[in-house]
Amino acid sequence: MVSTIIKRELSRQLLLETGLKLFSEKGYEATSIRAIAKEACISLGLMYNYFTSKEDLLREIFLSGQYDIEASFATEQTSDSGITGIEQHILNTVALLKEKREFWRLLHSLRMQSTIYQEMKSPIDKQIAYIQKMIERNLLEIGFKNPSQEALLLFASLDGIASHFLMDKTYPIDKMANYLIQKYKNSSNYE
Amino acid sequence: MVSTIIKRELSRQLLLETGLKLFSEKGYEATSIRAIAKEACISLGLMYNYFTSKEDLLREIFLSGQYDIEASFATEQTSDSGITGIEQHILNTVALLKEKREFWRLLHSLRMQSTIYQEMKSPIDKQIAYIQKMIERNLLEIGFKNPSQEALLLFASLDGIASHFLMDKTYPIDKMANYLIQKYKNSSNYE
DNA sequence: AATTACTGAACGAACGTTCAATCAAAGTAT
DNA sequence: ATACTTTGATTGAACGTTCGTTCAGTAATT
Repeated sequence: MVSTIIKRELSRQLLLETGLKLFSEKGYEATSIRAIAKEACISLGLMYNYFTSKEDLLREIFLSGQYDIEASFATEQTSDSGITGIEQHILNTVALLKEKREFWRLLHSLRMQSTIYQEMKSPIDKQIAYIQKMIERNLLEIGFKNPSQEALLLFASLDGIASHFLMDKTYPIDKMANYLIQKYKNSSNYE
Repeated sequence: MVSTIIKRELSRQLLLETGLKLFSEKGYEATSIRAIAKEACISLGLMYNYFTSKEDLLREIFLSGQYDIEASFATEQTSDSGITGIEQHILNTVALLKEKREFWRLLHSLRMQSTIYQEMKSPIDKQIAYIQKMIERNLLEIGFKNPSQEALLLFASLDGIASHFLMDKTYPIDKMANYLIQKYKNSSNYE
């Protein structure tokens, strides 16, 4: 009985991973249940034992990905080594982008279209607002005169860098991160 | 005979506009030919007199949009008023985003997914590389030490700002543009 | 023996696409 | 001007395919 529960969870995880992989590659609409079943080496109907529909699978993939990211951002401020909060945030963002590449690709490809994404939008928006506030606090700490405007800019810059990295694996994301960090180290003197 | 040609071109334009509208709203895959025909108040089959397939319609929409944008960026350097090339570029980008919002939404929603977009990618990449070079030249002019790296950052920042504006009409894009411009005016002294 | 995991044929709906038929407009002959 | 002809624009029923989803049946596990 116990191993059944474990096995069930394993099958569920396999479907979540395979779904994420194909959704992020080809897009949600262009990926069929048949393609997911084939990729995961299971039968066509099995998905419906774990998820009520294709949309439900997407929802659960989102939920699972969000949980990981939330956890990562939550522990961000704990580390109090010599580096600033901004530096920590930038490095953390880059690490997350690399680690959860498929999830971010899915997010970036879905967020522009209204119908499917709109119902999953609200928790993500909350998370974004939270990150925004965190950046603002960190910018205020290093003496920025206009932290809310600068936070908006930094957020957009990081988002743009993320987009380019998600579209092109060879994008020099580490160089960009270091360049950004350097900028904020230098600018802390005169802003 | 002449009016027939004009009529044909008008019908074609109507389909291009309606297709762009729906593709940018709901996404390419999620938009059916039937939906386009209904929105344009024409019959189901008429699209196939002007375009060979749904994909061909998308291709032509892209081509048409690209042409407009190319034209706008090409005339960018001509204006030699008191403002710098960077300022001109930022203002021009914002103006284009507002004017061709639907096209940019379509581009941003398609560029992450491989299959459909990949064949239209090459001309767009060329255009991006050209803009990148232009930014670099402008950055060099105002005395940046590392123009190619800075151009990569400015490009990402503008792309991020664009994404946020495309997702949210109330995004303060003008404020962001002015803030960016101010940054580059001030930083020209010590970079 | 009982419970759960899994299969894949089958279903209705929706899709992109085709095409014979209809309509509107322009050209030509009377 | 009027009638006939020709041409191209437009229609929507119909076709084959694929989609998401269901479910009776089979295999595996307890």
